[in-house]
Order: sequence, then structure tokens, then C-alpha cells
Amino acid sequence: MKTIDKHEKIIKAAVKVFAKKGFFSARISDIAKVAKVADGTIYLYFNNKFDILLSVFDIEIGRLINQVKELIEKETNPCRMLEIFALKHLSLLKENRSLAEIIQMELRQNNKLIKEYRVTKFSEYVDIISHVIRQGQALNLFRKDIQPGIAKRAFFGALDEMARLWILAPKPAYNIEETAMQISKIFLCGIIDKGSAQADEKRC
Amino acid sequence: MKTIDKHEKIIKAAVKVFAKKGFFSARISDIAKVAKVADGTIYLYFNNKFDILLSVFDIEIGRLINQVKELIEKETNPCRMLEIFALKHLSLLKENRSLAEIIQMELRQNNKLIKEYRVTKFSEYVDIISHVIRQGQALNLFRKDIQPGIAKRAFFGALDEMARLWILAPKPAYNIEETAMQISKIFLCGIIDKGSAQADEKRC
Amino acid sequence: MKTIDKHEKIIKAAVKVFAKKGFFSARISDIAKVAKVADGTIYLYFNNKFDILLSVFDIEIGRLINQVKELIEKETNPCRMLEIFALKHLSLLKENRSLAEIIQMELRQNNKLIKEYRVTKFSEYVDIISHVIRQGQALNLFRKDIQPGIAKRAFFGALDEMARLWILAPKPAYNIEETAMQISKIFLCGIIDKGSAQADEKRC
Amino acid sequence: MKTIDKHEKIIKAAVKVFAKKGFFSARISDIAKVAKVADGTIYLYFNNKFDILLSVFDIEIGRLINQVKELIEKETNPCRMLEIFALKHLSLLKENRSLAEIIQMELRQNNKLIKEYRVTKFSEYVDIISHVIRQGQALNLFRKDIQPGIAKRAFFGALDEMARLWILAPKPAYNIEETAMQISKIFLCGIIDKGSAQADEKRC
DNA sequence: AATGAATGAGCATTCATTCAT
DNA sequence: TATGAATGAATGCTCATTCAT
Repeated sequence: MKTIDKHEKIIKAAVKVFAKKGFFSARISDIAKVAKVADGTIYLYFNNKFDILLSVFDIEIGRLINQVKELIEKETNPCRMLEIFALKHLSLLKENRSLAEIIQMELRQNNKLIKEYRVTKFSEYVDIISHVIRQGQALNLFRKDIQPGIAKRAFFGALDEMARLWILAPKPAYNIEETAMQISKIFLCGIIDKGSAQADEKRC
Repeated sequence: MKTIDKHEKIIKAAVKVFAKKGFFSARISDIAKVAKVADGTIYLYFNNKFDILLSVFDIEIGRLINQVKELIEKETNPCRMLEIFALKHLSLLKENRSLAEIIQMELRQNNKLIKEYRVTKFSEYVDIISHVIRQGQALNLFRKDIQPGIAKRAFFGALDEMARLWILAPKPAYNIEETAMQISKIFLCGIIDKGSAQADEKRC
Repeated sequence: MKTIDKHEKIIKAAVKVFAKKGFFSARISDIAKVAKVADGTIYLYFNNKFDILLSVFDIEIGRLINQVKELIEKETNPCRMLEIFALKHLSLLKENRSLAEIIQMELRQNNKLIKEYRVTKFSEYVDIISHVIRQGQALNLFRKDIQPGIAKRAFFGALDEMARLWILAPKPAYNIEETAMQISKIFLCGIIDKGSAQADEKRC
Repeated sequence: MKTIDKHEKIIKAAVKVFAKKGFFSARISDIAKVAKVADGTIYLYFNNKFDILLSVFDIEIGRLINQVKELIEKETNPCRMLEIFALKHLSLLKENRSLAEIIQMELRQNNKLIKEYRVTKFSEYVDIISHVIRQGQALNLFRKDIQPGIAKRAFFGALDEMARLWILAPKPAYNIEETAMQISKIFLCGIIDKGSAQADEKRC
């Protein structure tokens, strides 16, 4: 119990501190202080500072993946699945602002390990989207000329950019449901007004 | 001339070094070496390390903004404008991989100054998109229920995520034109197959 | 019995670890691991790390002293006594390479306690030599102009330097008996060739 | 001039600090303080702490070697050469007590680099002795059954042990000239009283 | 303006020692 | 007695910044 306790406490503290200061500016003693643990204790559970960051991903992003996956698996309609992904991704990050900040910041560090790690672990999450898109195409719901590999990134990138906005501006101008719906709509239906004569005329 | 020369040389060197190592891991002496300048000389042109980073944005992103703006202003059709934005954004970052890496990495640093700066400077670039969207809506080309503030982020985020892919995987699976077109298409038309009976049936 | 057992086990382990890594580089946990004992247990038997080192000397060097003394006491001829000392010193250290390394390394630490300790304990061993020399002088076997205090150090130093050689070069170029005899001979007879006309001529 | 100055100052300071505290207990900041230099400055001249120690050997022992060699080369009689070696070795270490302490202490560290270094550099010094012995043997001055490799160690070890005594007991009981002569005599003539009937009788 | 040697604050990590169990 | 998790003081080294030249 104790071991799990300390490990967890340190992870939680690291999430907070990394979010607040960023990986490079965070000091081990900051994490230790927040975790109410001695500096040296951290090294009983982690090999080094970077190892803490990787563990944060393992644990916290793993948790994110599981929650989103679980919800999506209950659904059969690919359109709904994407809507749920958008809504859940945004709301979970909203609830866990620290994690959102870490994903924003640290996932982009130009670090070999992060790069490799990201390929391995984080892509599992984003690949949920491309699986859904392929299902939609198989059901003749989605256009076949859309490449799932590009579309998944477009969808995830759109959501990610919104998350970034929230980090920059703590008081969001848009609520989660609306944002998730707008992005899903843009993605699913596009922004062209098909009922409009002008659009047709201009061959948009 | 010489002063301008040095300032420019240092900026160029900083772009390379920041891109290769990231801001925190980059050393002033690295930049000085690449710029073929003494360490101390850098402090004749910049206040501190972070000031170099801000200047990189000022100069290099300013250049990016100008190039994209110029092309878009020649166009009147909002649909084409977005296509051009996508194509140009991706191809310019492709040509200037170092800048692309810096945007990816450093723009997400959880740093007060960067945050403030980003609001001020970088948003000017992204706002090109929302202006275009508003133009499209005014022309009855784009649906009025799309919020330009969300849509601009969705569009930029989609492009940005593709740029990120290229940084992580130097050998891209997708070419620029195709990627730009796919993203524009998704954004403009959505991914639902409107001609399909299934899509209609499932009220997707 | 058990307590003695543990104490002994720790000492034995410490000899190995100190020999392998040196006092400063040896970790308490290394010793604990080799002794198959918990780290904390060591502190039930020793006050601190340095105390272990002193105990190693007490026990292991004490053992060395006893063995050499015992053999020498059986002998009456001072010349033979020195030969035996040389042979036994070298062969015992050869058998116990770890102890040899510790004597080499740790006995020279510039540490007040070691210094004091050395005077107290180790000199008892070296004094065997001066006692023998005085016996030889009393029996008119050895020259009276030789100062026992210097001679004992010369003899011990010579042996010690050979031991050092073995530690540095695990595969010795010289065997023990030969080495012991050579050193005894040099010490007892010198290296000048008294039968040679040249030596006489040069008043060497 | 400045560079040489600082390098020299740091070496000198390191000799003092290493002598006083020993390598492991010496702190870089101690050396910096004694050298009247900032901590970081040390790293402009040395790669790391151990590199300082090696440099101390290079410079200071190199100096010792040169001085002893120079004197010996003026001499042709191998007996005198050994006497001079003994006298000079002891008196130079006497003058430079810090260096003497470092040789005593650090030369015996069980450290791979030191071991290798010692073979390379320090043996050059000790080999002076074996060269002299071979010369003596070639001139029929010294007995041919003495192995120079063992004899050199015996001679050096004897001197070294005396140096050690001085380090342990700052107030020496024996003066340098007397000590050097005694060791040379023991080495050259042995301690057996050849004029004595007893010695002959006991086949010593 | 330009240099680059010098500075010294700052921090990750180690490990002897303690103490609750 | 015995354990080993927890502690936290201690330190080698880095590197942004300064400043005498």
C-alpha cells in the first residue's frame, strides 16, 4: 500500500509541478515538496527526472486513453463516436488542466526519447480516430477519398488547438459541448453551405 | 550594415540551434559558434537567452505571416484562400524545418512571456483564417452557424498537427499538396458521404 | 553465536567491497548485500562506515600479525626470521588479495583516525622486524651501525612495494619464494659484489 | 601568461587541498578558494576533479623526475647514483610535503585510471633505479644474481616507507642525510656483519 | 563594437544514517 | 534483533551573464 501510495503521490505532484513550470524549469525539490516527500525518496521510485515525465505519460495519458476508449466502444455509429471523442477529450483535459498543459508542452519537446515514446504510446490514443474513420468508410458512411491517416491528424489537431487555447486563456470564450459539436460538425459536414446558391455558383 | 548583419546572423544561428536542441538544451555558446561570433557579442544585440527566442519569432514568423498574407490577398474566393493558406503554411514550414520545429516546441512552453507574446504576435497569423471565414459567411458561401473563432483553430490545429508529424517522422508518408487539399476538403466539405443512402439513413 | 556470526559476515563482506572499490567508493548497501544483511543491520554492529574500516584492520591485520609472529617465534636465527617474515608476509597477502589491497589503499588515507590507528595497531606488526634486528645486533650477527628503526622500514617498505606490484599487475612476473629471497638477500648481504676487484677499486 | 598563471595556481592549490583532505574529501570549492578563483574557472582548465589529480601528477611528479634525473646523470658511479637518488628523493619530498602526501595517498587508490597512469608515468621514475642497477651489474660492481626488477622495488619501497613515516609523524626522528645513507648502505652492503665470526658461523 | 575568460548561482543525484515496524 | 523505506545534507559540474581588454 505504501509503495503504491508514494509512487502515486509523486506522480500527482509531478503533474502539478511540470504543468506549472514546465519540465526544464521544474526542480526535483519542488516535486518532493508538493508530494510531501524527501528529495531522495523520489529516486526510490524513479530513475531520474526524465523518468518521472515518462511515468506521468504512462499513468495519466494511459488513464485518458482508457476512459475515452471505454465510452467509444459502447457506440456503434461512427459519427457519434467522433462526437464522443471530441467531447470526452476536451472535457477530460478540462478537468485535468495540469495534464492538458503537460501534453501541450512536453509532448513537443525535441527530445529523442519523447519522440520515440510518443510514437509508441500517444499514437495509440490518436489512432482511435483513424479506426473510427475506417469503420465509417466500411459502412459507406464516410467518403472513401478521405485518407484516414490525414483525417485523424486533422481531427486531433483541431481538438488539440482548442485545448491549447484554454491553457493560454484560462477563462474560455466557448463551452465544451459547443466546441466539441462545432469541431465534429466541421469535420463531418464541412463549413460550406450546400443549400446556398452562391456556394454552388462559385464551385467552392 | 555590419550591425544588421550580426543581428541577422545570430537569429539565423539561433533558429538552427533551438530547432536542434530545444530552447532549454541550447547553449548560448552553441549559438555563438554557429553565428561565428563571440559569446559576449550576443549580449550586444539581445538582452538574454529568452529575448533571442522572442526575436526568432518576431523575425521568422513575421516573415511567414507576410508571405502567406501576400498570396491570400491576391485571391477573392474564400474557399481558395483557405486552400492557399493550407498549402502555403505547410510548404513554407517544409522548406524551413528549423522554424517548424521551433513553432512546435517552443510555442508550447509554459512560460508567461511566451503566452503573452503568443497572444500578441502569433494570433495575428491564425487570425488570417477567421477573417477569411467571416468573408465567406458574408458572401453566403459558408454556413453561418460555424463560429469563426472555433473554426480558425480547428483549421490551424489540423495543419499544425500535420507539421508535427513531419517533424517526428522526417520521411513524410504524404506529400504537401495532397495533405493541404485533404485538410481543406475535410474542412470545407466534411467527411460525410452525402450521396450515400446509408449516411442519410443513419442521420449522421 | 548469531551475533558473532553477523559481525564476522559484515567484516568479511567489507574486506571484499573495500578491496574492490576502495573505502570512499564502497557503499554501505554493497557491504550489506555481500553480507546478506539489511543496510540497517550494519549499524547494530558498527557505529559508522569508518568504524567498519577500523574493525577490518583490527580483525584481519590482527590475524596477519598472529600468523607471522607464531612462525617467527619458532625460529632462533635472526637471518632466518627475516627470511620467514618476508616469505610469510608476501604469501599471506597473496592468499588474501583483498586484504592486501586494503592495506595498500586505505592505510595511506590522509585521515587523522587512520594515522593514529596506524601508529597504535599496524606498527606492532612492523615492529616485529626491528625486534629481530636488535636480536641480530645483540648476537653480533648484524652490523651495529644499522639503525633498527630505519632498517625495519626499509625492509617492510621493500616487501610492501612488491605487494603493490601484485595488486597493480594481477599476473606477477616473480614468484613469492624468489621475491622473498631476493629481498632478504639484498637486505642481509646488499647488492655489492664484494668478491669483485672493481667494487673494491671504486670503494663502493 | 594569464592562462598559464591560472592553470598553475589551480594545480598548486589542488596539491595543497588534496594533501590536506585527500582526493575524495577535497571539494572543488576548496581548491577554488585556495586558488582564489571561481569554482567554474577550474573547469576551464580541467575536465573534471579526477583530471586535476592526474595533472598534479603530470606536473609535480614530472618535476620530481626531472630534478632527480638531472643530478644522477652527472654521476658515473652507480653506488653514488643510488645514494644520490635516495638523498634527493627524500629531500625533495621533505621540501614538498603536500606532494609527498599525495603520492602516499592517491597513488594507491584502487582506481583503474590511476593504475594505468601509474604504470605509464610513475614507473618512469622508479625505473631510474633499475637502470642504475643494470649499469652496476655491467661494470661488475653489483652482484649478477640480483634481479633489477625486484631490487628497484625494494629500494624504492624502502625510501617510500620512510617518506610515509614523515607524513604520519611530522617531527621526524631521523634526518634526511642519515636516512638516505642508511638505506643506501643497507641496500648496497646489507646488514650482515661480514667481519664477524658469528655471522659466518651461522651461515647467514 | 567585439572578445572570450571569468564568474558563481543553481540543481540533479547519491548515499550514510535513522527509525517505525 | 532485524529490516529497508525514508531521509536530506552534501557536491561536482553547467552555463547564462558580465566585464576588462
